[in-house]
Amino acid sequence: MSSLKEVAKLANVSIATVSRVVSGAEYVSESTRKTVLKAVHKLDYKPNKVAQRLRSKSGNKKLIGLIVPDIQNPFYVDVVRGVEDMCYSNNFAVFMCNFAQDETKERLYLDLMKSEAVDGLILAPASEKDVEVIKLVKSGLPVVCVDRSLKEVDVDSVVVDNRNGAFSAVEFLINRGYKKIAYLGGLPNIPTTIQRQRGYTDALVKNGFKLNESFILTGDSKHISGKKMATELLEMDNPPDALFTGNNLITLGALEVIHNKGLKIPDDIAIIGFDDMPWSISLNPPLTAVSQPGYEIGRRAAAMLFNRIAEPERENVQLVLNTKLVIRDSC
Amino acid sequence: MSSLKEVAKLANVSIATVSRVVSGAEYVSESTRKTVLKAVHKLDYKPNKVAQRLRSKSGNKKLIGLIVPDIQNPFYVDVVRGVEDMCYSNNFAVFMCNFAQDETKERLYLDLMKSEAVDGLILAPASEKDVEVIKLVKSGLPVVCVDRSLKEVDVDSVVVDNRNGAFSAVEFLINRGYKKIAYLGGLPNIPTTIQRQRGYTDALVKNGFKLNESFILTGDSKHISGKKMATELLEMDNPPDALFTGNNLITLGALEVIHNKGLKIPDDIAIIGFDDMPWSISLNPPLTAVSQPGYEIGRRAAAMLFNRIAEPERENVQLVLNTKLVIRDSC
DNA sequence: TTGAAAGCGCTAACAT
DNA sequence: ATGTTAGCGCTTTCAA
Repeated sequence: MSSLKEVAKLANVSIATVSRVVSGAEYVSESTRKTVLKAVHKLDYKPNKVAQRLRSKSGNKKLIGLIVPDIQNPFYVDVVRGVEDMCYSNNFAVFMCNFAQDETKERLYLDLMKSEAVDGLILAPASEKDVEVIKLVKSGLPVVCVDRSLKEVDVDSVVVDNRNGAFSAVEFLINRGYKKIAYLGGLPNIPTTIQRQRGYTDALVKNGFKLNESFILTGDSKHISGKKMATELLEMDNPPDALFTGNNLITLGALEVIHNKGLKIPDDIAIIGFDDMPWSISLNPPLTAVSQPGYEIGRRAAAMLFNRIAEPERENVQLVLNTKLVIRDSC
Repeated sequence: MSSLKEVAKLANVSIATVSRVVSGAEYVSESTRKTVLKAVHKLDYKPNKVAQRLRSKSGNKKLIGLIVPDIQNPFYVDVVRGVEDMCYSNNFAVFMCNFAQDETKERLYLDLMKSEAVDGLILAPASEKDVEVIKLVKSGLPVVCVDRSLKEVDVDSVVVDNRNGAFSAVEFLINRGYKKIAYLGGLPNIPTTIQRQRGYTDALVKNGFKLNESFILTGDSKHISGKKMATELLEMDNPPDALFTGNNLITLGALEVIHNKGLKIPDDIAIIGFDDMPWSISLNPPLTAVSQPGYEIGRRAAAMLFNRIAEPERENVQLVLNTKLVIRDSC
């Protein structure tokens, strides 16, 4: 890789002049501009971003970090795409990491981001009181939380109304006449799991059901744990007649168990999922689901982050988007 | 963020000594080690990777780039996870970008990677004669191609036997008695599309079929294009009785069209897909598919890259993994 | 065993 | 309009 120095030598000017030409700024005579550009072209010169980043103060690096809890979850993929598109059109680069719901990895990537000197960070904290993230926020680094927010500290965030989304799903089940509704939650300590469970119990209580503790399960937000929970539930002496699954991957896991057992949906067992998927209509049967605007969450989060990078002292904002119940044939 | 300088001041030593302690190397007396470590801890010092990267020569940066064609495609997600896991256990960080099958974006990210000074790159070239990638390889940067390889240049690669995978899928269809088999391909200029089409025509020819050009379609490897191609095919006067879909997303798009039209699989129309998915069993009906070892591809590619970084002059290797036909109920 | 100092490639303040 | 130079945070010779 060629450097400023080489270009300068070839063009017979100082490195400062080359820098000026390349950065497009300042007063450079047309003739030197041309000479320099020719040299730039000839050497296929690309500014070394690493050096640029080392030099420039924070806020000018045009690089943000994105820490994703689980890239296998299509919901986060939507978020990622939203962030990416927004960054792309604003000339920001994205340094992305996937911690696969593993807190140790999350910590590692957090450190990495700090030492990569990003301008800001978009992430879904492992828990509401994620110490590391709280430290980061307090340190003054621009941070936007997505999907899950933080307690005890003021921070920008873009989340969804999980409690209401869950509430409407469970109430829908109740209205359809299901009597024994189970909740298959994700990781017990993350806000989304808790809020969705809240929606679940609220709907049940409001409709005069009494809660059955053995119908409330939590796992680890992944496919395999959806399988485990569904198996446990379905093999009870008095099994549920409907499943409310806490996310995408759990839904898919539960579906797999149901199909393997040769059970009929919704006659033998009904199911409604949190998170819609592009192929929900192609599932057997087409899945009724609570749809989250993942792409929009990503776009908004990125916009919010740019905003804070530009204006570090502005008030924090918490954006709550709505979910939508998409009715198909699984309950 | 604290720097070496601050730690040095606090510990009353030179920055060189701190650097030595932190990097774990060299002869440092036990007593100074302790003092320094205390200071490091107190200031929560983390080495600035940007500075490290600027300083250290290539091969020591412990950072690789990963350029993914389409993160919405679950196959690539598997590859990503394989790469990540391998990197994680070898203390490499991954700088990941998704170009969403957009060549302009690909070029941008390629430039970005170059200027980010990564130790090496894992990528799926946009085409077999992707000029930019070829330039990169020739420049000496360690590169491993996944999923698709390069023509006219020697490069490390991990791919799958697309032609045979497609061949066995189509032959399976033929053996089941289907007579009018269509191919719904991805982007026409990428190697996988071409090789899978080759498998398709080979199987047909070998079994005495004559090719029907109007049954061979290509699109852009995405969900929407699967819908478009399926619609076109299904609305013909003399439509196919079986669909061989060129990838994941195309399969899902085709499935959506079939279901929207109220057609029965496999009676009205059969379908077999390239790429299996974790939830294939939960589709309606459970999908018969050609399964690629995505995770393994990722792991192998990362291993291969580390290898080349360590030994830049070793011979190139082309690894071809096998696909597996997973038989379910869609044909 | 430790420190001083050069230099990675760049930007920006200052000088010309 | 252009050049000189300091310095971002680090590693690594060389010297002490």
